[in-house]
Amino acid sequence: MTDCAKCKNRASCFNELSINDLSKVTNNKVEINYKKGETIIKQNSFASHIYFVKSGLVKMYIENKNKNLTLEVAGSGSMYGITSLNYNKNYNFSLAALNDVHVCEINVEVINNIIKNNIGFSYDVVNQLNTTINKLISKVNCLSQKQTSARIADMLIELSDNVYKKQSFIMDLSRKDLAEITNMATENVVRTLKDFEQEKIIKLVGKKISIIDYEKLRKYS
Amino acid sequence: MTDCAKCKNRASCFNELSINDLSKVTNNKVEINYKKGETIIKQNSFASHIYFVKSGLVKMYIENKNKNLTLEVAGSGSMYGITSLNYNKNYNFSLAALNDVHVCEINVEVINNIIKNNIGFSYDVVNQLNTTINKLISKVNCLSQKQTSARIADMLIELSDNVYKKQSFIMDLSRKDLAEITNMATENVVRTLKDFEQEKIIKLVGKKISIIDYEKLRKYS
DNA sequence: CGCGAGCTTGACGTTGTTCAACTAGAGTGG
DNA sequence: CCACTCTAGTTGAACAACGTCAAGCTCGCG
Repeated sequence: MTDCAKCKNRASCFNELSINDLSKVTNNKVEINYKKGETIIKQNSFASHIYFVKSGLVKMYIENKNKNLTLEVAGSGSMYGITSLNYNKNYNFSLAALNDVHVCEINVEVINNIIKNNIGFSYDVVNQLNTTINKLISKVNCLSQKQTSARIADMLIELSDNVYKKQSFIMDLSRKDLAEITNMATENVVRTLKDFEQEKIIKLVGKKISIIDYEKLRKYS
Repeated sequence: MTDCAKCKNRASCFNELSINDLSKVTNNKVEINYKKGETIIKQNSFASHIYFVKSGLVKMYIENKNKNLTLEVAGSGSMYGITSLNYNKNYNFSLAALNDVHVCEINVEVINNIIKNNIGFSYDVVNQLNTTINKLISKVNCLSQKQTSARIADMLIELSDNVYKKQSFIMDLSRKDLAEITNMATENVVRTLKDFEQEKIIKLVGKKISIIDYEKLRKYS
């Protein structure tokens, strides 16, 4: 188990903590490895821990009867569970591993106690929550206002800019995953990607997507 | 101008402030009345103030080329602008008055300073932001997963339970406003409301809506 | 080499938008 | 007090976007 005081890829809020607080965290956490496809947080389960992704890629999604909706795909440094702190006692989303993922799970009461007492930590959390809110606002606007091709374009830009941070990337996501991100039928994801390929905007080779014409993608978006 | 220390309908976070901090707020705020239809916050404008609704009803919405999307309708006690604090320097939404509205506008730097230094205030803000996030998650799920009749049902329940807090209420919202809340064409709002009326779920008399069969509404939702 | 899950393609159906026309009601000026 | 106008609300029909269904394909893996 890593000592939080020495952790190199901890979330920014932990930089605000004293050695004392950090050791409290160290003593109240577990580190767990999840394999691709495994569920990390199950929607509606009791909110007992806060989760920090140390490595790997996760998707945060809402489960519905017919269809899931993916709200976010994120990697190292992302944090989950704070939003369930005082809202109700249960997570209102699920979290799953898209590839092999390493996660720190910290007892919710310990974190709650720190937020209540450490102003630096608390201020950092406010800023993180604000970012989450603003992303959600973009998301709801994107899904409800844009048509399918624009949503695919948005997603490709997001994956390229913020998830894989490369123009060309091998996805850990299936076509169905892409459909759950863009709120489309899987078949239409395929069709739209094909269209983009024919317009020479992207190049598809199996799970690898290369963005060729970034500008055209922005236009669609 | 009201002294914040004596204000009866201030947001909960202000209960955490010292007399000293409260007088700082009092000295850095303005109180403004807006008439029905007036814009309070304009999307993309410089984020210079935090807004507290003391009375009246407001809608928070996103402006798009073709269509606006209303994210929230809220009354007394609601607070806007915190989310723009450190995200970027501009509001990414608009706020407008649905009837006559009384608002406190507090300088953003003053609030930022308080959040940075007052742990009680900061903790309260964290909880408020969590609530906002969870509402947004419901919203995005509702808009993207449910069909029109369910969205109308959801909206009616929301208006009845949380906005007007009555089974029967005279709306300050036009059919177009309802369309922007549910992300529908105005025509379809009219049709769906008519359908509900024929099924004896609601009663319509001009701007007055009465919910007759709450259970059926929940079923649709 | 064969199996199966995920991917792809085309045809078709449904939902909800758009358009155009009409109605009702509120405000205005002669 | 009545025509006039303007806006919000309403209705029906045509249309488009997207989802659904069914079938075939591909590739990795045993």
